[in-house]
Amino acid sequence: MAQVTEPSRSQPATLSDVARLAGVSIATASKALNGRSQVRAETRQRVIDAAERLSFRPNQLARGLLAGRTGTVGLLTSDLEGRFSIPILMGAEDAFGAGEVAVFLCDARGDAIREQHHVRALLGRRVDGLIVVGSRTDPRPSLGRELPVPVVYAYAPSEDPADLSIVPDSVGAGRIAVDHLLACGRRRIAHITGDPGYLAAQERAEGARSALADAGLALVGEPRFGVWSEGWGRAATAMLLDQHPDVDAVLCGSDQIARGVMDVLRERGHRIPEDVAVMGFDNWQILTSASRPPLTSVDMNLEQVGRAAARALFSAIAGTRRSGIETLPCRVVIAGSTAPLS
Amino acid sequence: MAQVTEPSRSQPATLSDVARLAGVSIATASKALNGRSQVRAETRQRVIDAAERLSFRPNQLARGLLAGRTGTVGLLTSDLEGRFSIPILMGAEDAFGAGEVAVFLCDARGDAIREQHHVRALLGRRVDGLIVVGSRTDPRPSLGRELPVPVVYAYAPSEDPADLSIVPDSVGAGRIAVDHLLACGRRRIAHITGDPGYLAAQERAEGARSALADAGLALVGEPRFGVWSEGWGRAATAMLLDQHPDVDAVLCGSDQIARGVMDVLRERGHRIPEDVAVMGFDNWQILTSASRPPLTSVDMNLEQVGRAAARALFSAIAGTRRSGIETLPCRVVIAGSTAPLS
DNA sequence: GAAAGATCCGAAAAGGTTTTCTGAGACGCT
DNA sequence: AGCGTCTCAGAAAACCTTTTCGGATCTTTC
Repeated sequence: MAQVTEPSRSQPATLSDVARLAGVSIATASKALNGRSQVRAETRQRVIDAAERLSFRPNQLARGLLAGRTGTVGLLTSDLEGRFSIPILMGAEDAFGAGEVAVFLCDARGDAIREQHHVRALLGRRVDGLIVVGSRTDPRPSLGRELPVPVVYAYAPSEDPADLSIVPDSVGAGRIAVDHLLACGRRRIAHITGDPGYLAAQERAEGARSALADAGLALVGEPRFGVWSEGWGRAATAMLLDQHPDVDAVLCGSDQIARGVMDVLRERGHRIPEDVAVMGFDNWQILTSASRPPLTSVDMNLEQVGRAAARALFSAIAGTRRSGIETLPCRVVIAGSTAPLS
Repeated sequence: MAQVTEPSRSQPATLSDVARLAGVSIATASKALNGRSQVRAETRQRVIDAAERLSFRPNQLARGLLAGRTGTVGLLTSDLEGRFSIPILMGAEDAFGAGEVAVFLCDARGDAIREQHHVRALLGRRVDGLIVVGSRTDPRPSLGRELPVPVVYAYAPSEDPADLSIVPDSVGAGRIAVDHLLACGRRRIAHITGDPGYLAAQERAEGARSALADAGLALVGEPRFGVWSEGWGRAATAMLLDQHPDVDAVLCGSDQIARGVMDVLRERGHRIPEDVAVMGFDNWQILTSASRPPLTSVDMNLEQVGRAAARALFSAIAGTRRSGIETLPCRVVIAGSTAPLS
């Protein structure tokens, strides 16, 4: 089916080609195309026409070599399949693409050796900066202070406070989730969440606890840590209902857990949201919209995290470096699984 | 929380720095580091030591400028959120990362203007080639034959048969799915699938039909086209059971549809897989493993598609261009939702 | 008519690397 | 001693663009 044909490529036009066609020197051609003022209008037009006819594109390599800045950045992810990396990556790509910056994508697959390899390769290509995207919010080792270009850590903060990290506000996320449930009139709120080894799980639980404390309340039972799966959501809900059949809201650590929770609630005859409100985390569209009813969830605004990281890297490249961990607020996306008690 | 500090960066070491420190000329330093033979062993070691002390990394811009090849490729996606782009992108990144090729990531967000813009920018950076990743298998407009670098289309083939495209074998996928169900002893097989405007939906249905025909059988009713959602899976299953209560297998156009199908089957008292076998498409781990029972699904081997595209681009850059549409086989990943009839 | 100023163009250097070519020693042979 | 050969080091060109500076031409003014 596929056929082999002769390769036929012509070299891209160079500035001296343009200059020759326009009958001017290379210097004049450059000035004409870059809008410099020392060119007569008529000459400039001739050069522009010539460039058009040759479909000339200035060689960014030569330009970068001369300018010392390449207009490229490295985007270092630890795992592309992780669904948290992708939105961040999109936000960053978006923020850069708007400017004239191109993005090198490197996936270290969670391997420190591979990461080091990629960093070296990127530095060899003289990127102007790096963004390191993690797959969970637990702090990760710094790339080091000796790098010749600025680095911004996104989602997973650096362990070194001298680095700049941009992360979602997990504690605040727990708070606003509970605030929403309280606003719905719920008072007997349980929390079923994932792996206690994840900082995000701990911080969200902490935020939830403190928001309840502010209202003079407490969780129904302790936070139930487990794993990030539907199966755990189902199992934990069964136990919860046995111990506290009067619960009127369940805050879940992820949308997947929430799905498991909803299944068991429904099977046991609890109506959602009339009897029990359910909230998820991550606002994973594919899960929230397919739920019955659609799931209220906390969105971490990961695209914004990516964009903020990109902007921070921009300023760092321009000379204004910041350091420390900067948090961005999350938001509650309300759907059918939560509603005021009637 | 975040603090502002003074920027402090030092220029990366250059080859002439190394040469000066080693007490040789630039030419000799270059030859020493690149393993060229015209250098005495003792001199070479002196240069290597000097390079090490300065942590010298050759400037790839300069190297690319000279060599005419930059060792970079552009990866042009149409939508990053699409879950099909990501595995392809991973495969490609993987295949390139193993060599010394760096990948520019560009997301056109399904916009032709933006795509054109990215192509021009990438050509300005003198990429050695392009991979265009689509979000569905329907043919898409070619970037054109006049590009100065080779292009490979992945997942979404180019409309121009002179281009090279790498796509999963959707017809074959339908065939192997049915073959698996037949091997399980199923004979009354229905097909509930998604948007009929998607070529993938048509081709899979076609493959399923032809595999059944080969066995002297036919689908139970016509393929039921709808949308790619759980809701449609539920609705279609209800209709199906009303018309054909004796169905013993449902082949679904996606894992999401399969989830909906399974929910209604279970609610209506059909055991899976004892009474009815269910198969999905895409092998989306998060859905297949969370199903009850886990879902048998057809995997499109998208990482392999990405890797194959990367390799094809490699050979094209080396001079061996192919053209036409090349298909890669899919595979059935068996789980609990299909089993032999007892 | 000459000096001064304005306007436009081109030569050349810089950026960092690789490669080719030339040259300088060292060594062996007659 | 003279010649050829071999090994190793360096000079210089090439890749492509931008910018600075000097020079050339033309216009204006006294």
